[in-house]
Amino acid sequence: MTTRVRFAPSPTGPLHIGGLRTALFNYLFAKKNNGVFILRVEDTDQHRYVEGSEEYIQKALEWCHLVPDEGPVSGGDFGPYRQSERKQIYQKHIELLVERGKAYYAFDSNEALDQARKDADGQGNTFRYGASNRMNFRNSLTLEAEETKNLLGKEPFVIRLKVEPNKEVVAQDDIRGTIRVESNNIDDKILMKSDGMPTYHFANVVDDHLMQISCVIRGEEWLPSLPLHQLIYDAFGWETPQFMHLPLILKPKGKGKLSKRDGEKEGFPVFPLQWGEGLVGFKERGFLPEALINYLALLGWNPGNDQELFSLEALENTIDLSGVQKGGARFDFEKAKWINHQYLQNSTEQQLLETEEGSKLLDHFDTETAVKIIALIKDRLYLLEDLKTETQLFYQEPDYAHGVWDKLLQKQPLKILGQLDHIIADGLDGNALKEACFAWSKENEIPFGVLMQSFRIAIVGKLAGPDLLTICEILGKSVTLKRIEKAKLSIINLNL
RNA sequence: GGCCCGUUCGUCUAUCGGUUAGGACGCCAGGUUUUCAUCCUGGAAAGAGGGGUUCGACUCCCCUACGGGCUACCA
Repeated sequence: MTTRVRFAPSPTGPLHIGGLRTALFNYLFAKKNNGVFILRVEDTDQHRYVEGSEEYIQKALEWCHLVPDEGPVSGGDFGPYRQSERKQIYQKHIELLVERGKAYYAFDSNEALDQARKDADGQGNTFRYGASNRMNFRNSLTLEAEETKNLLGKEPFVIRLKVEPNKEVVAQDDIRGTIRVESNNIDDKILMKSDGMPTYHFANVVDDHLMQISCVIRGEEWLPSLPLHQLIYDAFGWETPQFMHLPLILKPKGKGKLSKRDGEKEGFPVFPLQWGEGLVGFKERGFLPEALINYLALLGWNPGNDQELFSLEALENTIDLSGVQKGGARFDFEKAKWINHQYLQNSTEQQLLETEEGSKLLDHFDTETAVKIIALIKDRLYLLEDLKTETQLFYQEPDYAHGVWDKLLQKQPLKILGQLDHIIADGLDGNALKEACFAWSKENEIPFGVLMQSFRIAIVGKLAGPDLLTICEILGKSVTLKRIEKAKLSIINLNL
């Protein structure tokens, strides 16, 4: 039997990294088993539908190289892959269940149900529409057949699953083992809504069966409804696929699972790609897709050894069930950045130069120089966006921000810069400059470190950056001298 | 509240009855004859609690606590 897995998001907004990780695991298990990775769009809720999200999902998957083998865009023999386009299929199948007495029509108004809920609440009970009380409501079980038939044409109705009382429902999860629940704890869930659309539970089971899904891999939030799904499979007399419920991704701090809003609060992205105007994604923050994928794979899974860096291909070969974690995992942006750093270090200068941020260097320098600059700053990069902040000192004159000279004012910066003029005028290459600076500082009993600090601020405008002498070499004699001149002026201005 | 799932350093995790409980991120200290960083070396840092089972429990079982999820005509 071929392995067929599916990723089944709802188009209710941008895909967040929890969903992306679910997609990743599905993809990985498909590849590992020479199977098929399917994208199915679960758009059964018209109220929550958000324009553009389906396109976003497809694009996000493509950016991460998780391209579906079957789906709305890729096509396939088991379509349509949008649930909204499968209405007749659900209709046909729900009729089957009604005929067999596994499901029934219910005509209860929202008001009546709200009231019942309230009443139960008042008595400290949880309301559950089920075997214990279904005979108190307006449904095809309590109404005469004739009346039901009559009502069907006139009133809105839903179709509910008829759950047998006093039974133990047993379901299997490959990660957690056997899950047992009393059927009395499962209510007569709505399968078909009054708008003629199926609920998640029903559509999900029907589609997974029809699309011949061999293993359902989804988030742990679905674990409580697994017994219900088991019941639906049983009602049809279908064999259940395997199930794997992935642990949830939790907030970095505080309680609960990671939500779409957490990113804004803590200053890290939760979406792979930018969504709308405000919500910046991992891509825009300067992540390589390979790094994001690598980090996400390690969140809830591990190979059983110390290896942490995995290409997508390596993951495809290595991933296995036994390495999947059971407990939820907190999202850690620092670690994600570190992984990205590793991938950046493994990129060539040429590759970095081809990125959007890197290519800006070519506006100011020839390729050879640009490559030199990138080689110099490469090991300082954690995010692609660092490329910009690290390289701009090469083409942007420092502006000597307020207070940069403060700590050095007592340490003869003008004397130092004056001497640097001479030294640099003599030559800029390699160790000669360094040796000259070293010798002069010794002669004049100015600590080498102090000299370098003034020098650095003069050239860069701040105390941080890559090797200063190499910067000067790249800038060239005239630019270096010009910056020193400008620095001297800025100090003189301070003294006035 | 009810139901389900979970619980090893701050965080991600290794351990599948016998270990000085290992690694990584982060943090701290030192080094790389100049700062921030990179890099290298070192350090602090963990089995929720209580009962069992066993010669022996982080590992198996039970209880409690805590955490998470679900409890919609949302997925």
